[in-house]
Amino acid sequence: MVELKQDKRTIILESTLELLSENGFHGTPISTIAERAGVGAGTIYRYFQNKEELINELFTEIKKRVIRAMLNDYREEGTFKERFKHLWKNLINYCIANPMEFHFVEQYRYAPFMKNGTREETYIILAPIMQFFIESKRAKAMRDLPLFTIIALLYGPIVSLSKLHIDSDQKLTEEKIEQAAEACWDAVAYK
Amino acid sequence: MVELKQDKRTIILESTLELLSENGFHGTPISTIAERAGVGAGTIYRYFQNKEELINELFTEIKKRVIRAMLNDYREEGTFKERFKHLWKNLINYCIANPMEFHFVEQYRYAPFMKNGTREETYIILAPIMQFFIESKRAKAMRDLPLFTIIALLYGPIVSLSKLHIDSDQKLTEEKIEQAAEACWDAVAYK
DNA sequence: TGTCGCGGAATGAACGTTCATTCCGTTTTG
DNA sequence: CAAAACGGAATGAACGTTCATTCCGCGACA
Repeated sequence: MVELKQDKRTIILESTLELLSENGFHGTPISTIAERAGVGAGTIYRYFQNKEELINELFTEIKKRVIRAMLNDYREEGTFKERFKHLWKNLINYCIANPMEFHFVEQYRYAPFMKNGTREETYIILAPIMQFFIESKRAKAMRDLPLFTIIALLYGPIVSLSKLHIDSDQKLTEEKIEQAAEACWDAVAYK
Repeated sequence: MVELKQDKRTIILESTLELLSENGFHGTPISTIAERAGVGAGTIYRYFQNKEELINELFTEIKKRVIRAMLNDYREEGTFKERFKHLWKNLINYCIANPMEFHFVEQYRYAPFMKNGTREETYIILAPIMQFFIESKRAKAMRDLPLFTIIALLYGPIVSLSKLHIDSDQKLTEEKIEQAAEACWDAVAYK
């Protein structure tokens, strides 16, 4: 059945995520992935052309999850600041709650073998968020900064904070997240 | 001579940097590094225990350069905001001017085989900058945020902006850098 | 209902390649 | 002329990928 086929594919992807975020690309042979997934090595090649494609698939899969998480419960109502904080907190909370996914994405985002098309796909899913920035600027809730600058000012700290949270013993609390969200908003808010 | 020995070591490190930032870890065999450096493969093992150590060495080497660049022309005078902008611009300008180094550091910062000691070393070199943050908070020029939050708010955007500058055709100008520096300061400045 | 035959999913041993590392003959240095 | 430095062929382990074979579920048939 199609169901079973999907299941096996999913198991392979999840095993790959676990192993890659623990050991990295050259620390995780196909044989190990197969073992962890409980399938034969050859089976993996029924679902993915090769190791590289397997990782690319995993990458886009996870990016979709992340963006879905960010848009969770998002409504186009309330002040721009409120809407911003909702999106921003959704994202950082997802990163913290799913360290393997976060770690994996950060590790492979700019790996040289990453397919370019993979990156462009992201822009499409991100459209609603871009839209939000554009409206905020138009409404003079945000400063008139280039879109890329805005993204960097808001997304950059999320990455840094998540890394620190995951890798050090400095843990983020609700309060610290609130503080940081406020600070990020101050960076882009209209003065 | 010690000079020559150092020279060969340096050439190997530079070749490694070039190749790694182009092709990544598993895209650059030792043999290729040797070729590019104009030495025999065996010679590399006279200077480095193994491939991993070679990369670790490169990593700490570059981190030192980066921090030296950030502190370039830094004086403990002027307003806190001025001093901040000086440090911040130094850093982002270095990242942009040395994309290979930036790319390499970002790629390996959280690679699983990175030695932990390597990371701690950084904190020591970073001491003067930490000191600056602490003083700024004490003088009520910066808000009373946790140090790690401050770092994330200021360093995160640098990483994101540099990546966008290097990888997309959205190039940073003096003006955009100035805008972004202002914005970052607003994120942490006392209100 | 029980048996057979079929198609494709799954398997994992075997293959060929790649690559880090070693070894040893040669060259350079002091 | 020792001793250290060097080069690059040789080595062997690791790994991605293939493919001949097995397994499994289901429809056909009696």
